[in-house]
Amino acid sequence: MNDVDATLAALADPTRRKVIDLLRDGPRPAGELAQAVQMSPPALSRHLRVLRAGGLVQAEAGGEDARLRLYTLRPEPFTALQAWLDQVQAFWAEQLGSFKDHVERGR
Amino acid sequence: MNDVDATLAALADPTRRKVIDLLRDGPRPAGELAQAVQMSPPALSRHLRVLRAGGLVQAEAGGEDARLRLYTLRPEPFTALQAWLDQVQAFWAEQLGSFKDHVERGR
DNA sequence: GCAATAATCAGCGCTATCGTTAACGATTCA
DNA sequence: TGAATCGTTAACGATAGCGCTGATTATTGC
Repeated sequence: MNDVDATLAALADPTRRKVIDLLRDGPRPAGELAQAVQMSPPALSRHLRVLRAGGLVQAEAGGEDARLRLYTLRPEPFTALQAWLDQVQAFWAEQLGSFKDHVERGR
Repeated sequence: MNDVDATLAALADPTRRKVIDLLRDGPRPAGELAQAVQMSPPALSRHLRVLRAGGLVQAEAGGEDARLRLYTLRPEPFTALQAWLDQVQAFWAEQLGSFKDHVERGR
């Protein structure tokens, strides 16, 4: 199981994907994320652990209040996934020469 | 659950991801795929059903032998996933102005 | 017609995952 | 010091997913 598998496994859950979308607006503490996805703090904590294990997010110690753990997005897994996607899409790039065939087959 | 969720759920399984990689070399019948991933035909048939439901592959009736079902990649889910990935990566694009902060935080 | 082949469907255990409540460190503030 | 808050870990029941064997449908070729 390579990196991309771990990334896709982490992104497979709708709750975790929603967390990713929430973090696009900036770092947030765990509790705020739990409230946003309507889930108990322990349940979300497990999801955050999966996201951390996959390297998709990281927790920073919030400077002002040491009880808060601010979660932030990490770029590496996403760029790796995009690289794999580019490889897959090369499949159709190769067929550009016989583009009509592909369109007909796609119907 | 929108399209991207179904796509990611389909790609979460390592076997299904391997099938995608195999199909990058061109269409193949179900039995050949089962042999390539060292799995019983019924087990792989279930995986192919998931991939079909997500629109990632489609089965064509092989012209010469109607018993064979040739599986082929479909582009739509992959482009949709890439669009979502681009949205996520816009998170770091916004931080280009304060690039030093991001690097320091990433350590 | 009849045996053989390709693929799927159906039913069965097994394991992993998910969400909840309860309990546990760590930190803040009166 | 002691109550309250934030986050995590632990343990439990419930659910869903995976792979197997056995049976079923469709097609091929004798």
